[in-house]
Amino acid sequence: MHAYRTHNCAQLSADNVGETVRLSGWVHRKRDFGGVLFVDLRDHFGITQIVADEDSPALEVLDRLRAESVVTIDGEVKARSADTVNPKLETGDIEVFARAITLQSAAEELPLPVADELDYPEHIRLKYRFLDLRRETMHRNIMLRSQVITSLRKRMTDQGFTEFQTPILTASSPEGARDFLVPSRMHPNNFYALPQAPQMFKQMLMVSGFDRYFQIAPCFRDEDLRADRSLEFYQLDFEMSFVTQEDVFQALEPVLAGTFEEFADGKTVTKSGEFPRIPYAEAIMKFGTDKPDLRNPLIISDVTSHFEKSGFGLFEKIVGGGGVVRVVPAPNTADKSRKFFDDMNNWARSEGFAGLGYVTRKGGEFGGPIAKNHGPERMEELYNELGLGPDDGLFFAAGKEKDAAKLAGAARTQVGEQLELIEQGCYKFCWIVDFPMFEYDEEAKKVDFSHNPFSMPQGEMEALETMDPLEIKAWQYDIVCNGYELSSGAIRNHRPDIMYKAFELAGYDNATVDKEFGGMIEAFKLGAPPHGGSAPGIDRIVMLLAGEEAIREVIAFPMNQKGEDLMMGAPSKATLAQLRELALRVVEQPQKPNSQEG
RNA sequence: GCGGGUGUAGCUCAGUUGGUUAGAGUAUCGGCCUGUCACGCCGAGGGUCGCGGGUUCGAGUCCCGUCACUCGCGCCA
Repeated sequence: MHAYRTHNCAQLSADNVGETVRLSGWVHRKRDFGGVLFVDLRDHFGITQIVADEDSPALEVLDRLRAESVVTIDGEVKARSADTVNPKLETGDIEVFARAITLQSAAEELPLPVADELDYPEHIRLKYRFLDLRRETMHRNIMLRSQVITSLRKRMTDQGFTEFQTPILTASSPEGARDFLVPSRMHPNNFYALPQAPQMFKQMLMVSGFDRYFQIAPCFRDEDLRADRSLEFYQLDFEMSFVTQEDVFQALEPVLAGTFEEFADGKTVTKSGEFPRIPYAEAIMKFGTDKPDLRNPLIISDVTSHFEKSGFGLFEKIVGGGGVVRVVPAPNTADKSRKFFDDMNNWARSEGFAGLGYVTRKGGEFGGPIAKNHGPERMEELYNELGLGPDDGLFFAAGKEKDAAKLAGAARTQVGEQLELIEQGCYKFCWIVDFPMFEYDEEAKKVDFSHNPFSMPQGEMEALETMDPLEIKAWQYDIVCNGYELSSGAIRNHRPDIMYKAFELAGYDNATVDKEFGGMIEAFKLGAPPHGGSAPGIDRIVMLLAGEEAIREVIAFPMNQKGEDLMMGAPSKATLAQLRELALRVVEQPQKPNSQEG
């Protein structure tokens, strides 16, 4: 007999009745009746009920064991009587009568209960992550992650992509985020950077002629964390040669749609080949963001022209000053109290906006200060143009175009949530396309790249030479699902002449470009295929599929919001010897006053 | 760097207009119980109410500061 088990804890059924078996696992729960004791024995696979009574020497041992102790049970499989069958348990038709027990590991009192699914504070969960991971939901999430990655990998391979590994210790790549630096012992005063993405390497693999690359790639960015953002994360990084933007879309859509369908658990998924393509400008206009949640049916409209002349002085003034007025409909809100509308305004203020105006409408009757001053006839006209009904309210976001769009976008989400308009049970994908190549940097008072300088401008050299830079679009695209940006991607600029020209428009001379990006330019001068790709975030994909709202819930050992690993105690101080070897000296930060644990 | 939320027993939480010795569930420890599956019943221990200061006859409660956790903004293409 195997030292630890003949079966796992999800395996035994009525077919095994009468067999002598050996099971190992954790004491999930105990139910002690004095003369008889039940133990739910749990392992990775499931739970099996163990029984011991006064005839069994195991009784006394089990009696004094705390939850989460690890034991090996020898016993025999018994059928449960009809009235004691547990239909909630996979193994609920049987139980194992314990004849002998081996204690493998006794557990002390737990800082975090395993046998329930309550919410516990983040720092407790992270400090005792190994306990947290034993819990059902977390265990399932991490398993899902593995299965999703396996599925993605297979789908990519099936499409002719080849998996590569690229360096972790590398030089800074041309991304916008702060790098993590790693000091070099052999080259004092020099540093490696951890990759923000394997951007340069995957492009070089295309220049090397490998045609289709992918990698489940770890990426590192030293920026502040969010619920959907960590210092380190994984991307399904891929790149393709001799492709147009459309080819990239057609390669990725079946991978994403297929993977989501496989794990959607009944939810509907946008069909491959049917992902809407929304130009960036249109997304900002209609959704107020470049990562729209298409489950929200509300659409923002521009009503600026209605307020060029208006009794509502504030908007007239904003429009006169070059601002815009955007509106978010609030359908069927005739029965909503004034509080509902005021709360929305308060919410907008709490988010740091100036305020959110509104018009109410009940049975065709307009209400609220904007409607009163603007006049019912003009409101009627506006409503007719927007196709709104007699019981629809309207929220107003006015100001400079960028600010108004942002407020309208936030309001669209808030109204959609408040009115419970967000469609549940679906994953809605879209591509955001036609990102602007350049934007005007208000601070620096100059034109600069708006996103990635290495994307190919639409219209290529001719566009750069003839168009207003701010009008030029890039072959650059994001893929968005339910309001989460899953990835950015682009058709890359593989032409040195176009690259120099693009940098020139952003105010960089050739010498600077050669100095900063000489390696890439050099490679492109020696025969580079047109190429492009993208890199959907694995953590966010799994988060969506697990129905979670933070990527920490789908990462086995995540950091807290301060970038600390509470289990391992990272980051931590280096020893003097380590520093000396690296030719480093630490500048002590001023001490904060002594703080107490919360 | 900034704004919001939270902080009371190991853990999850309640705690009224400021008023006696700060409670419950769970966990722990002890006792009882032979059919439970979130077992049940009886009992016990467990608290610097995050920390510091202030107002007050009196502060878990009000005020100021501070720390921790978290969500967001900035940042991150």
